[in-house]
Amino acid sequence: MTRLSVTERRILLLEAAARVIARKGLAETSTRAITDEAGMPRGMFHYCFKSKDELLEQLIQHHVTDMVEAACAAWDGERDLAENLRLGLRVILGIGMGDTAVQMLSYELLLHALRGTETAFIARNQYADYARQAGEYLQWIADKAGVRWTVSQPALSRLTSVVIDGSMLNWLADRDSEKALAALDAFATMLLSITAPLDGGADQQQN
Amino acid sequence: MTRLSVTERRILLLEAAARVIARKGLAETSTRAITDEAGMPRGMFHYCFKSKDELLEQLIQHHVTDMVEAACAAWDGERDLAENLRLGLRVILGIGMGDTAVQMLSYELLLHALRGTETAFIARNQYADYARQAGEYLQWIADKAGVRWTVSQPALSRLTSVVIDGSMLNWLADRDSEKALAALDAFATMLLSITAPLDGGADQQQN
DNA sequence: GTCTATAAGGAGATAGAC
DNA sequence: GTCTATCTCCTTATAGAC
Repeated sequence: MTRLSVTERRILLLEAAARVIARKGLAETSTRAITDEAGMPRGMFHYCFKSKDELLEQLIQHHVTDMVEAACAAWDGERDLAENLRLGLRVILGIGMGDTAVQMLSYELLLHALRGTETAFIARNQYADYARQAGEYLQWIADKAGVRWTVSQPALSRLTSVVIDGSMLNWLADRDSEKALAALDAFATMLLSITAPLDGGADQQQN
Repeated sequence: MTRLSVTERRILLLEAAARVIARKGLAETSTRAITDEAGMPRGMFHYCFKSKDELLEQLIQHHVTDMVEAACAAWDGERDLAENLRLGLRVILGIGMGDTAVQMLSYELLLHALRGTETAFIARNQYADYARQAGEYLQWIADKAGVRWTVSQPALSRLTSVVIDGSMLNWLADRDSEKALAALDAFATMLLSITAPLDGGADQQQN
C-alpha cells in the first residue's frame, strides 16, 4: 500500500462507511467491515478516527450537505404553477426513490444522531435546512406565477418539508410509487387552493 | 424464581425489550440487557426465543397494534369541522409528543423491519393501517359535517397519514412544538379548502 | 418442561513496530 | 508520522443440568 495522509484516509473511510451502511444497515456495520470496504488493514481505523462514533458524527454532517444539494438541483421551474407544483414534488421524491439505500442510510443516521446528546443538534439543523429549502422553493414558485400564499409561510414551508419527508418514509415502507405520487398530487392541488392573486395592494402576508 | 410458562416469559421479555430499546436505543439493546430488565437469568432468552431477531419481529408486530389503537382512541369528534380538523391532528401528534421514547422505538423498529427481507411486509402493513385509519377518520368527519372531499380519498388518506407521520419525525428532530402544530394547522386549513357541500345530486367522487 | 453454566465468535480499541 | 499485530471485553447461542 502506498503511504497516504490521514486526511485522505479519513475521506476514504467515510465513503466506505456510507457504502457499507447503505448496503447492510447501520447495525451490521462494524469497523472491520468499513476498513475491509476501504481496502485497509483493520487497525487503520483507530489511527484515523478516535472512535467509531467520531466517524459516524462526521458522516452525518457530510450526508446532510449532500441531501440538501441534491434537493436543490432537482428544483427546476420552467413551467406554470399547477404543473410545476406537481412536477416539482414528484421530482424531489423521485430522487429519493432512485437511491433507496441512501434514504435508509439517512434515516438511520438521523435516529443515531437523535440518540446521542452531543449529536442531537445535527438532526435539528438537518430539518431546519429542509424547511428553509422548501420555503425558498415555495417563495420562488409563487413569485414566478405572480401569486401569494394565503397561509403562514413558515408553517407552509415546514408542512411541505414534512410532506416530502413523510412521503419518502411511507414509500420506503410500502414501495408503492403510484400511491405516493397520488398523495403528492393531492398536496399540490391543496397548495393551489391556498394561493391568491398578487394584486398591487397587498404584499405577501407574514402570518 | 417461581416456575413460569414459556408464554408468560415471552410476554415479560417483549415488554422488557420495549422498555430497554425506548431507553437506550436498538443498537445498545443486547439480549443480556433484556433479560436483566426482565429480572431473568441470561440463558433464559434463548429458551423463550429462537434468536434475537425472532423477538424483534414479534415486538414490531405487537407495537403496530398499540400504535393504531392509540391513534384511534385519540380521534374524537364532538366538534365542528374546522376545529375538529385542527384539534384532531393536534391530539394525534400530542400523543406522540407525550411519549418520545415510544416514537423513536417505533421508527427504529420500522427501519429494522425494512432491512430484513422477511420482515419488510410488516412495515408495509403498518403504513397501510395508518392510511386506512386516516381514511376512516376523514370519511367520518366529512359525514358528520355534511361535506365531501373534492380530491381522491385514497390519496387524501395517504397524505394525511404522511403529514402526521412526517410531523412526528420532524418534531423528534427539533422538538419545536409550536412550529409542528402551526404546520398541522396549515394542513387543516388546506383540508377545509377542498371540501364541498354534500348536495343531493353528486355523491362522493372516487378519483 | 424449565432453566443455567459455559462456549465460540466478533466487537472496538491499543501498544508498539516501522 | 504511518501503520499493524494483538488484547480484552461483550455478544449471541448451545449443550446439558434439574
